[in-house]
Parts: sequence; C-alpha cells; structure tokens
Amino acid sequence: MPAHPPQSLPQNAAKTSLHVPVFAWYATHARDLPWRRPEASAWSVLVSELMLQQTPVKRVLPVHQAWLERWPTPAALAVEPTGEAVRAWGRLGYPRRALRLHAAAVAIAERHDGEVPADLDDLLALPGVGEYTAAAVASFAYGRRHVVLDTNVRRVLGRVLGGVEFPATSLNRAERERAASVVPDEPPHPVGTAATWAVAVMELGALVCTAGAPRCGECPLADQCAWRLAGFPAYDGPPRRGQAWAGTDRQCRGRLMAVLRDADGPVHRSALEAAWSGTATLADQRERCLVSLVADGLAVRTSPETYALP
DNA sequence: CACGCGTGGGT
DNA sequence: TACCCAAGCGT
Repeated sequence: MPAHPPQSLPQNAAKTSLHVPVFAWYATHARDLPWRRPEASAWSVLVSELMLQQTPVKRVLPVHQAWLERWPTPAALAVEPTGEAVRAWGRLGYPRRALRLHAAAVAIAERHDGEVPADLDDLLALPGVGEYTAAAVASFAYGRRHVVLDTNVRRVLGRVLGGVEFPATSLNRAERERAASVVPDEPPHPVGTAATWAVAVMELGALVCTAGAPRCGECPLADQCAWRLAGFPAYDGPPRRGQAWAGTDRQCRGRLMAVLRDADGPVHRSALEAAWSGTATLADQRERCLVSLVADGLAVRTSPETYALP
C-alpha cells in the first residue's frame, strides 16, 4: 500500500502530445476578440455564441459591440419589444436567432435572477441554445469542463485523429467519445484547462485547419495529423449538401425582412410587393413567406394593408 | 434525422 | 465567375 496514493492518474502521453503544441500555438496566435477578454461578461459570451451560429466573426464584431452597449445585461434586453432585437440584429442573417436571444434574455431575467446560468442543463433549456452553445458558454464564460464540439473542432479532430478530410454529416456517439477522450483532465491540468483547450482547438480550426486550403505549414499538429500522414486522402463520404439560394423562400423572406428593418414604422403592402414580384408564382411565394414571417414572430400585420417588425 | 433557415466574404 | 461555406438550432 503506497504511502501517498496518487490524487489522480496522470494524463496519458497521447493526450499530452496534442495539448502541448496546441496550447503553445494558441498562446501566440489567438485573436483578441471582445467576448474572450477577461472582463467579458457571461452575457457577452452568450450573445456572441448566438451571433456566431453560422455567421463569420468579422460580421459579428460590430453588431456584438453595439448590442452590448445598448443591452449590457439580459434584463435590459428582456424589457424591449422583440422587434428591437430583430432590428439590432441587422444583416447577420437567420433573424430567428434574434428572437431566440430575446427569449433567452427573458428566461434569464425570470428564472435565473438576471444571471446567465453556468449549469449545462439550465443553458440547454434556453431558446437558441443547443448542445454546442450550452457547452461553449459554460466553458468560455465559467471555465467549466465540457466537450465543446463545433464544426471547427469536428474538422480538426476528424483530420488529426480520424484521418479524414471532413467529418460525417451528423454528429454521432463515437465522435463525441473521441472528442471527450482528448479533453484535459481537471485537475490536474499540466499545460492548460479544458476550457482553454476548447477555445484553442476551435481557433486552430478557424485559422489553420480550415475547410478549404488548410495551412498545414503553420499547424502545430502537422507532424501527428493522420489525414496529412495518409497523404491527404480525398473526402469520400456522401455529397455534402450545398444550400440552395436563388428563388428560395429563404431569399424571399430575407428581402421582405430587409424592407421591414429599413423602415421606421409600418410599411404598406406595396413596398413588400416591390421587393418580390414579377410573376403570379412569385406573388404567391411572397404571400406565403409573409404568412410564415408572421407565424415565426418576425413580422406583424399592423393593419389590413401594413406590416411592421413586432 | 434531414431539412429549412439569411447573408456576404473568400477562393 | 460560381460556388463554398461560417462558433447551429428547432422541428
């Protein structure tokens, strides 16, 4: 019987071989983003995560800053009409996210005394917060240890550990377990915490291990990347669906929302008709989209002939 | 679980 | 130029 039983097992060598170079790389290459600064609030982190869902950092930056200046706390946003959130969302895209963020602010004000929760299940219960975002907020805002698995991390681990160019279409159990297996133990964390590991791997995927034209010459994991070592085998999975755009309801809804956003108050039907017209088919589509926008809570009919943001 | 949901920059 | 796709979520 040992005199001093170990408090915990040492991390295995395979794990550390990933941690050391990635933490070193992150220490010198991390971008200075507002929601990563020490003084950033959990609310700032939550707002950033909602905005970053499918929208690039560069476009999020100015909107995030204006948002936090106007609504420094969830309670400040919660008392506003939802339309103000939609207008402030601007052209980030997927404006339903603005409604979800507003609803999340209301829930935080009502159920959590105005404080963004740190518990994963509490976060998951918030509108617009799914598996990734919950783990990201708990990790980045509160330093909790979670598996943070976004598109960047999936791609990096898929290449380094899986030897494939792109991960499977849907996230499965094996992939979650693989990601979990390389999260730093805590404690101890000889070279960095689980939370720093999460943000560091994401950053690596965003800046170096990119979807197209990865910069392997700058990658701290190049010498142990299974995909590179195998000679960069081409992706052989099912075709990754591209997003149709021209003529879709999504494009039509975007046009209609732009008209509502750019107006100070209610707009007449004719302004919306001008934004999407030409044939009877297009007119039908416009009316269908208008109905769906109202159903989604992104627009309201303010009179028989006028519409506005809610 | 596959699909729909905005927008604009990068190659 | 035409794609490609960017820190996903809800249904």
